[in-house]
Amino acid sequence: MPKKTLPRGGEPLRRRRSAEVARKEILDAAQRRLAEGGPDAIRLQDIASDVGIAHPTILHHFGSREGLLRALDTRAIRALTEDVAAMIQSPASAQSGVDLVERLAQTMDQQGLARLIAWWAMRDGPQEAALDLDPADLVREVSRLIDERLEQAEGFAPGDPEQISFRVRLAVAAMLGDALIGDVMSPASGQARSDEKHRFRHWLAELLLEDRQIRKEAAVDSSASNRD
Amino acid sequence: MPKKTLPRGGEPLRRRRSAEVARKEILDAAQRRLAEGGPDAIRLQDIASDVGIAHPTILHHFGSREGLLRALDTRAIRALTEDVAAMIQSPASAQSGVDLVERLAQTMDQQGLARLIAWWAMRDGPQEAALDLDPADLVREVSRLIDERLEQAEGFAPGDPEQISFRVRLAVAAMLGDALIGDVMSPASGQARSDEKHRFRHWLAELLLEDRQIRKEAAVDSSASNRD
DNA sequence: TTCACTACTGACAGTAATGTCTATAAAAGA
DNA sequence: TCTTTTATAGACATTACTGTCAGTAGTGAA
Repeated sequence: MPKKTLPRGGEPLRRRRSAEVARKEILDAAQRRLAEGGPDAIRLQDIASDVGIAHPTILHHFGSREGLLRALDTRAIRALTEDVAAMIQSPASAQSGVDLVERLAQTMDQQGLARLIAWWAMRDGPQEAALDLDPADLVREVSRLIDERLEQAEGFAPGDPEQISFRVRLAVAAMLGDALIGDVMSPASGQARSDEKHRFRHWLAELLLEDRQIRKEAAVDSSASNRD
Repeated sequence: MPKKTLPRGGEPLRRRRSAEVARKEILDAAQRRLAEGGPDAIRLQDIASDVGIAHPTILHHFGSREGLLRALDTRAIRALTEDVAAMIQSPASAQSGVDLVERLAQTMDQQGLARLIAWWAMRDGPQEAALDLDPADLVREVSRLIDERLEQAEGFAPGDPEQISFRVRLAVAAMLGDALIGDVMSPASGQARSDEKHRFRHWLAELLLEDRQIRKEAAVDSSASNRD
């Protein structure tokens, strides 16, 4: 009974992924667990069984449970930042405003990002560097995008950067909060609740474009919106 | 050496609280732990040592760790609902609008309510009845307050309840989200960050009052605001 | 004073999760 | 084909937390 015989006709005894694929599958499973079952559901053994591996394999790829969580948080913050960048860069027309709030909202609650980010924020207090990147770098990048945007659209007064950054901050905070407790706050249920959710997002998008400053910019932008 | 002799001159060997006081002290300590150290910091032994008791005492009062968390969540939801009720009932003047957003914001991040509510929302998925009260009851109550409010202020069209409920929903979601990640999103630091935070809240309060409907109501209300 | 009640405690049991160690098997390169 | 590399797994060690139990000590009532 030779040990090293390859299993000729059958499947291989183990599926061997590339490190990159393995990491992604593990992160996806962990995020799914978090979204569906809450923080206590992130257990190495459960995640491992979801992926179809043994739990030491997770430790092999991420070093420790903490390492897995760091990677998870990092990915989430990156995804959120991409949405924010898109919000800032897109033309401020009514249609795109609605689309962007919708995009942000769907990122938040479809992929379970809201729970992940909330969880990260909760655990951030004690451990300073709970992330594989420096959030300050991302914030700086976003600020740069805002400045860039302001240079394109003329007619802004010196205090105006906050006109944009506050809108971004509100959109992100509101969609994060709404993804967490919006369903509970809604008196409706079932399909009516879903409809109300979308009306709420639509209403918010319009509210964010309602101010004079941005309207002025929108006019400028629509006349020169052949970029991106 | 008689066992049952009272310790004449010294302090009693144990401090004995009423059940009510004991529960409150335990809940306070647990909430502090959650606010400062994140979810993993809610351990019976740690909380017990904060209060100055042994951990089985917590189990005596709350039955189980789950019971403690339920009580914690229940108290948080109640506090939040009180703020919301105040928002709806107060006159919609510019000043009170700012005050109310501030109140909501401070409830959220001073007492660590934001983290508590976020944590509750995360764990709510799996266990249906994770609370000692039915959130739907509170939502109904809030809806009733909104209707009451609308009857007082004339000039609303049929679709207008959402004019108020969306504002409430936005204020709550935004202050929850901002309490969680506002600091991270701010490019400033130190005192400048704190200033920006307050400007943001002020800006939001004004935005919430900017629409015509509410302005109209505010006029009605300011002429008859001798109640409450 | 005596009694009943119950808030409270120390010691222990049981459980479960992370992390370690050693070995194996699937690729890739020589 | 042989070698190297590393993704993977089984078994085990360790640790730590919740929950139980039997008994102790304050407190108010009889």
